[in-house]
Parts: sequence; structure tokens; C-alpha cells
Amino acid sequence: MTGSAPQGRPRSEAARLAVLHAVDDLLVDVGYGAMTMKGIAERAGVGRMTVYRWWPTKAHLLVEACAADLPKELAVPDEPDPERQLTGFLTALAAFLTGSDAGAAYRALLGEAQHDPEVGKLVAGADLLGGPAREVLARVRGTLGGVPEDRFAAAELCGPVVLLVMSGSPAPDATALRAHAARLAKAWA
Amino acid sequence: MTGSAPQGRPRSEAARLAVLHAVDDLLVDVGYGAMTMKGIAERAGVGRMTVYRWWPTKAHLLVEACAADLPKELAVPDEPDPERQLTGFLTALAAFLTGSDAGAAYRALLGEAQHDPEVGKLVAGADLLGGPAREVLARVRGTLGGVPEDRFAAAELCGPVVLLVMSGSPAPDATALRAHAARLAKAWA
Amino acid sequence: MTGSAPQGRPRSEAARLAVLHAVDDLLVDVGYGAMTMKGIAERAGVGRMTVYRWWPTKAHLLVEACAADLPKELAVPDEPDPERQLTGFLTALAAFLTGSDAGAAYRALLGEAQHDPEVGKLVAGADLLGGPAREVLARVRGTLGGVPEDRFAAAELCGPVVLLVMSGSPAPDATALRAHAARLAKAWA
Amino acid sequence: MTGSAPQGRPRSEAARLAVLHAVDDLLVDVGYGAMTMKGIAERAGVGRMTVYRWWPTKAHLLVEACAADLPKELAVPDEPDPERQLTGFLTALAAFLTGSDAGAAYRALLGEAQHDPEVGKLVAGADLLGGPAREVLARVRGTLGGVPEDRFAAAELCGPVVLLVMSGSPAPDATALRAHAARLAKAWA
DNA sequence: GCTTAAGCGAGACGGTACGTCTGGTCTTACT
DNA sequence: AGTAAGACCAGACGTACCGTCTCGCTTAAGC
Repeated sequence: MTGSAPQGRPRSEAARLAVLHAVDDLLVDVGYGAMTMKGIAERAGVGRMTVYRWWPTKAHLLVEACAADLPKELAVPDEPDPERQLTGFLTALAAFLTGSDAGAAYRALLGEAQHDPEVGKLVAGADLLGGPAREVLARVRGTLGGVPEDRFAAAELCGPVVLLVMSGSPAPDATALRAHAARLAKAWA
Repeated sequence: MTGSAPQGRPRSEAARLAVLHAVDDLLVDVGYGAMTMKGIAERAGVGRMTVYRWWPTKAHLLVEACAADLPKELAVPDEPDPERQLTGFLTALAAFLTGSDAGAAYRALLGEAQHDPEVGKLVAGADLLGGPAREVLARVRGTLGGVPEDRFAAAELCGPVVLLVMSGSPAPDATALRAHAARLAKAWA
Repeated sequence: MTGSAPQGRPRSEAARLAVLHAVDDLLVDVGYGAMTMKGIAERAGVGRMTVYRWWPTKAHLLVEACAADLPKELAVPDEPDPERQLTGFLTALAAFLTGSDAGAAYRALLGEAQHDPEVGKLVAGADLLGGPAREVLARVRGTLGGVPEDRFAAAELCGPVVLLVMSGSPAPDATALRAHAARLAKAWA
Repeated sequence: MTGSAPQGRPRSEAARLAVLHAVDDLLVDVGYGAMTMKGIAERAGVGRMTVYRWWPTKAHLLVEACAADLPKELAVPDEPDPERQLTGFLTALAAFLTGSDAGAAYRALLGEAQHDPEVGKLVAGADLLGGPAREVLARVRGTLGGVPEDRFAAAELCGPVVLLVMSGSPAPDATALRAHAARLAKAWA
């Protein structure tokens, strides 16, 4: 009967939500750099231990906050035409990366992963962008015969947009995204 | 008489080099995350003021350390065949990102740029990857008529590799790189 | 219906004893400073609420643990000769202060009383040393006519030993104790 | 030539004094128990590191703050009559223990020494009360032949007063002190 | 060859976030 | 109703690094 009855006071769902909302708020208000565990706890009206008890690092917090929003933000309606389907996804991706809190969190995570191997593993495991991207690729695979099955295909789709945004260049405009989708469709025909 | 003769003791070139070498060493030894200004100064045998006097932030240091090595690491021999030319560049890029100190510095910079706007501007201005990438694109433009002139083309070339590496996926193998080059060549024909 | 039948589950005597024993153990093992309410509860296999319910502060716990042992440790056999009677008591006092757990608890209490007025009142009220001391003074008052009745007499008897031990000096040896007893006997003759 | 030129920025005397004054202030305002390193640093307008750099523990701070004031507070004028000399010292001692900040600090230190061996060593080494006490004993040794040379004599003089005050009893009045001095003079005649 | 202004090393300074610890309270299910 | 377990808020702990400052020394250019 191991694990049957959890003893002691149960975890407070209110505290959990308060923390995640505080993370969202602070990402908007002060940005990732100035977001501290202390600040999160205070904004959430929660003890510091409570944060550390459930999320060992700031990165774990971000992954949870980000993973909750990401699928919703990258959901695109189904489209029969593969080029339009890809364009729709790329447009959503660009908006996500440049305009949303979750996008900022995602970019921050990807950044943190470059100097903290622990976060690196976490991000690699979550494969945040990969899920939605592979879903779109699966859809267009019906009409485009040459879409590869490997992880590189998703990178080929998203990579240019991600790199451009993260490099600080102006986000790609609709024309560029349409052209990118067209080239991929042509290459994968 | 502004800007006339600089009075006082001139800047010590020895100190400047010692600092840059210390940065390289520490990037390898402890990684970006654990690299502190204090640590750099101590490793270089230099006062902390001396570091701050010449490089206002850690990012400035990295940009200088990175920009020195990057063109050398991404230099590829000229190739008449455009597909082979692109493949060569992509191979060098993957090796740079995954295997070299300068590559680690570049990734760290790109990461830091996501949560520090100051660094963002710095990185956007340096356009580190853009230079070598545009040079290669200029070369293949001779044989491939459809290579666009915009910044997006460079992102289309590099983005997939960069995203894959930064996401913590295993680096793309030679086959994937060759296929990517082939698809670009086909789309840009 | 006040004071009628106590409702609900009666207080667990087992828990009470477990806590007091845990206090004794921890005083020996880790000392007063590192003794925490949490640690006591865990060592006793008891919930923290149970401790707080019966002893509002660490000091109350110590007073109870100390008051139980003190009279026993300071009990000395009756002696017709007043000087020998006093010497016997002083020897027991020195042994109590330097060698026993209850002595450590007493010293810790006296210490805590210096920075916590609440504990101060508690200790002043318990008058731990005063009881046994006054008993011995009453005995010698039969043969020594000049023993005062005030509280200062007990302090005159015990104070030097207590101060020496609490100051961290080596405990007074038998010779010193005998001489002290002799001087008191002479002065109180 | 070791230790000749101290390198780096010299220690700030202003900061040192500010910290010691803050300790004095806080002892009065909030008492020892509620006096925290954080509070001291803030009250002194000083960084936390600066406190820890020079005084590893709260006890070291108190010893320094106490040792500075103690000799001044326990200084008594010379008196030809040994009984009056002792009475004068005892009066100063009672006033010091019950009425002065330094006295509160001394009692707090003695208390802390009971649960922290580190502090115990510190206090034993400083021998705060011992110095003034031995000085007075040396004076009366001219007229009283039987004053012992050992540490116990000082304890015999001070101990009763210290014990009484620390136990929370009302401080001994002038009559009691005079009687104590008389008894000692008689015993040491 | 003396002056002088700036660079240099060392390291203390006021701040502040870190992650851990304990205090005291509360909320469960069990007895 | 009392109990064991343990989560809760609060806040002090001692450490680390930040970027600035203040020393005494060194180094050249310019008088």
C-alpha cells in the first residue's frame, strides 16, 4: 500500500498558482534578468521555502510557466494548402517569439541553457518548439511527399525565424515568411 | 586641445591580453555561468578596476573575445559547386557551435541577449554570424540565380543548425547538413 | 460544567516523556545552541504541534527538564560540622554545574534569561538553586549564629562557584571549595 | 620585511565605529535577543560583508563593545580603608550589571557562552570582570594580609552579585553589599 | 631629471540575491 | 479531541558577486 495515503498537510494549489502568476507578471514587469526568486516569492505572497520546495531553480519555474502557454499560442487552424499551412505556423511562431510573455520566457530559457548545463538538459527534454512544429509537419506530409521525419526538419522550419529574432534583427515580415514557406514546400515537394 | 596628447601612463597592452586570455581560459574551465568579473581579474592577475575601465560588462568582453576568433573559424575554402560550398560552410558552422570556445562564447552571448537588452543591442550590432554567412551567399549567387539579398537568407542558411545546437539536440550529422544544403540550392536555383 | 469530565482523547503521557527525554539527549548530543524545536519533535517522534501545545517555549521545556533533576543532584547528606556541611554542598554544586546534563540546562537557562525577559521571569520564579541552597543554610544556622536570612546569603554561598564555571574558568578544586566554606563559616560564626 | 606595506584600500575606521555604535544602540533598543547581524549592518549604514569581515560572530562584536566600556564603568577611586574599597567596587559592579548597556552586553555574553563553546573560549580568554576585580584585590592586599592570589578570590568577591542579578532577583541593596564586603574583610583579615 | 597625470595591483566598501534554516501556525487523515 | 506528518508564511543566516572607491606604486610624456 505504498504511496496510498499522502501524510501531512497537502500541497496548496493556491500557492502553486500564485507563484506561476507571479512569474508571468514579473516577466512582463521587470524581465527575466531582474526576476529573482526572492521577488517571485514576495510578489506571490508566499514563503521562499515554498518556491524552492517545488521548483529547484528559476529555470524549472520558467519551463512550467512556458510549457503551459506554448501549445495554445502556437496552435494554428488546419489548412488544406501546405504552403498556407506552413505560412500560418510561421506567422504564429514569429508572433509568439516577439510578442508574447511565453515567447520571452522561451527565449530566456534557451539563453540560460547555453550557460547552465542543468537548464540545458531540462530544455532539451521539454522540446518545447518541437511538439507543435512536428504536428504541422505531419499535416503537410499528406500533400508534400518529401517532408523528412527527423528532428532537423522542424529545425529547418523554425530555425530561421528563431535565429533572426534572437539575434535582435527586426522580426521577419509576412513576405519573408511566405517566401520561406514556399521554398520549403518546393524543396519538400 | 581636446583629443590632443594623452597624458599619463598609457594603457597596458599586457593587461589587456591577460584579461582576454583569462576569459578564454575561464570559458573552458568553468563555463559562462560561473565566469565572474572577479574571477577574470584574479585569473588575469589584474585589478578589477582595470577590467571595468576597458570593458563595461561581461558581454563586451565576450564580444571582443568572440569576434576575434569567429571569422577564422568560419572561413571555408572557395568551391565552384554551390551545394558543396554551402555544405562546407554548414559543417564549419556546426563545428564552431559545438566544439570551439568561441562557439560557446557566441551561444552564451546570444543567450544573454535574451534577458539583457543592452547585450541585445551589442549582439545585434556585431552581427557576428551574418558576416561570414553573407560572404558565402555572395559566392553561390554566381551560380544560383535565386539567392535573396535580405538578412533572412542568412538566417535560412544558419538558423536550423543554430536552433538545433542551442536546443540541446545532438548536432546535425553530415548527411543532414548535406540535405539541407541541397534543399536550399534547389529552392534558390 | 467547568472542570467536569475532560472530553476527547486524553494527553499522551508517552509523548510527554518522549519529548523530555529528547531534550536530555539533544542537550548532550548537540548542546543548547543547536537544539531546535523541530529537532526535539523529530527526535521524540512527535508532531511539532504537540510540543508547542504543552511547552510554549524552549525555556519552559528546559525548566521542566532541569527542575526534575536538580534537587536530586544537589541533595547532600546531613553533617553536624557546619564547615563540612557547606563543603559538601559546594562540591555537589560544582559537580552539578560542570558534569551533569541538568547543570548544562541550568546554565543555558540562566544564559537565555539574560536576553529573553520572558525566560528571565520564568527562571526568577523557579529559583532553582535557591531551594537547595537555603535548605543547607537552614541546617548550619543551628551551629552558626550569624547566617543571614536574606536571599543574598544563598548567593554568597553559590555565586563564586557559579561565576567561575560560567566564565569558562577551570572548575574550582576541592581546596578552593574547602577554603570558601571555611571563610563563610568564620564570617557567619 | 613581511607586513611592511598593507596593500589595497585601508580599513574604514568610520565603518568600524558605526558598527560598534549600532551594537550599543540596538542593545538598548531591542535587546540582545532581537539583535541580528542584518539589523546591525542596516543600523550602521554598512554592508553586511563589512560586519562579517571584521567580526566573525555576534559574540566577537559584543566582546569588543563590552571590553571598551567595562574598565571605565568599573573604575573606582582608591580608598585607604579596605572595607570601603570593596564596598565601592561592589556598588559599581551592581550598577554596571543592572544599569548599563555594557552590563547587559556582559550578561548576554556570559549567557551565550553557556550554549556556544566558541563564545565560551572567547569569554574565558577576555576575562572581562577578572581584570578590574584583581586590581581592587591587589589594593586591599596591602592592609588585608589574607587575600588569596588565585582566581577564586575574584569570584568570591563578584560571584554573589553576578548570580543574584543574573537569576533575576532584585539587585542587592547597599546594606547587603556593605555586609558582603565586611564579611570578606573579616575572613581575609 | 623632475613633474605630473593616468594606469595599475590590491582589496575594502555599500548593496543585494542566493539557497538553507528555524520559528510558529495551519491543515490533513488517523487513532 | 489529541496526534504525527508535513506544508505554509516569514525572515535571519552566512556566502558570493556586483560595481565603486581608495590606497600606494609604477610608468611614460612633457617641461
